[in-house]
Amino acid sequence: MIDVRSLRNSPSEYYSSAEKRGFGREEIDGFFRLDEEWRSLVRNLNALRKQRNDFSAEIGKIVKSGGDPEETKKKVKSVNDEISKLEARQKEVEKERDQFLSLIPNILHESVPVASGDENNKFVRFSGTARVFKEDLENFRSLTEGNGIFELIEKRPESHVDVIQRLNIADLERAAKISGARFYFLKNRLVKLELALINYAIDFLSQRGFTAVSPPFMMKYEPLSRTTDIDTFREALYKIEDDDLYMIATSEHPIGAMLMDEILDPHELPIRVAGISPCFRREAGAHGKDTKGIFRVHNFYKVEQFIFCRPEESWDFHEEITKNTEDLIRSLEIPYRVVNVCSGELSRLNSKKYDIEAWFPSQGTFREVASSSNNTDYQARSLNIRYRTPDGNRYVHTLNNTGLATTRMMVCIIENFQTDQGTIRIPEALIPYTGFEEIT
RNA sequence: GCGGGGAUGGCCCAGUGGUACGGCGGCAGCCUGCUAAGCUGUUUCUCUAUGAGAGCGAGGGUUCGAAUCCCUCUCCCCGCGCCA
Repeated sequence: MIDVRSLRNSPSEYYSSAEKRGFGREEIDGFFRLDEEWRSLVRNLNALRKQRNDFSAEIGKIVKSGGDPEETKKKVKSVNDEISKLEARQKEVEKERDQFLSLIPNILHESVPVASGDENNKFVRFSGTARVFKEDLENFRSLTEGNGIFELIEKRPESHVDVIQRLNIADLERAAKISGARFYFLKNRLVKLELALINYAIDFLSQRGFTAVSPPFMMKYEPLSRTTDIDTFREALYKIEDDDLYMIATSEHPIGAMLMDEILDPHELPIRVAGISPCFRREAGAHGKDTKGIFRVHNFYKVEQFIFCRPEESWDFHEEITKNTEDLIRSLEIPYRVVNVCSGELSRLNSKKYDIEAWFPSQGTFREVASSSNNTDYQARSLNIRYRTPDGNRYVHTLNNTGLATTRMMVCIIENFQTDQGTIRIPEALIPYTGFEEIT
């Protein structure tokens, strides 16, 4: 949620931010239309309530001195009738106004490229050595703006869909039989690889000052709606039928909401949390995309970075959490690029977002494996998470970035580390966690 | 699931129908060489605001007037039941 006062003081800043994202003017226009009426209702109500309070006090005195308060009571009654009418109207107007308010997006950071469509995300940097099939070279060069380091390969690596079947490390058909598309049974060494990745990522982030937290896997509507936006509800979330509960789509949500309505001691900040949880996603907006394999699935595990910090530090922390994931991916020997996501592809919450995209040699392209967002005070305001300062309580800034999402990283490993024998090599850093060096 | 107890400002706590007491902490000021102590004020949200209003877990109700009485709900604690 944005700051109402700031919106009233400088509407043009918000109009401009919305426009760059491809939003219309209707949310902000709607807000102002209703806010004006709301403020006028508040003024009138306050005056009427004062009348009632004064009359009531008078009645108290009359009763004490043994007089007859009936006349004054009648006056209060008529004031009260007026008050309830205005109150009903105020409630209505306020609800409608706040609906508009909740749709107004965060202010963009100045460095966000103004465009729409993922193809217009701005290339930031590349790291690693990509194995590139010759037919993909042109695409690779263009996606890395000539900065990509690569090794040409003669044949396109096998897709992970084929590999998992050949090596008998996942069963998608039977998962489809019992749960539908985009579900999977993992088997044998792929199960251990998943656990190894989780443990590796937790250790990696713990060493960088993050506290590991395993949150509830379901959340109530109210805290969840204060953590994310309506689009996420529509597209990502599973609802539990008989309870007011939603399956979490990411531990960002319970971790963020964990501190809602709290006032933090400034000495506690920054708070770095590594959330570890399964993530449940409907993938409602993804029909037809990545329909095979385990690249895009309805549940997976994710180790997530989340930071609560002082506002003046958040842009530094945004770079820090981005670097953390880059270092982690690099330690797994995976080539990747970082892009600055353009204005039209950001969520309402994001002031700025980097995507980290790994190279998938069989697909011949980069695909998103992590998403690093600075939500500034937008999320903290609706969650009401503040910290004490000498000048009063201020909202913290919140940031989040994927540390590691298991299914995507497994696909990444399967597609990047195929050997000539058709086995999968385990990256060096992971071997202490898997206990084996390849999947055969 | 059943029974009992509870939720009051940043924190602690008083308050059985008359408009929220007090303490701690924070901040500002005063004061005595310094410090400590002490004294005074302040402390949440809303309203174009020298003034007002709201706010006692949430939402309803009774009343001229509700932290206080009634109803529904949420969460916490204790006991019982059930349970991996």
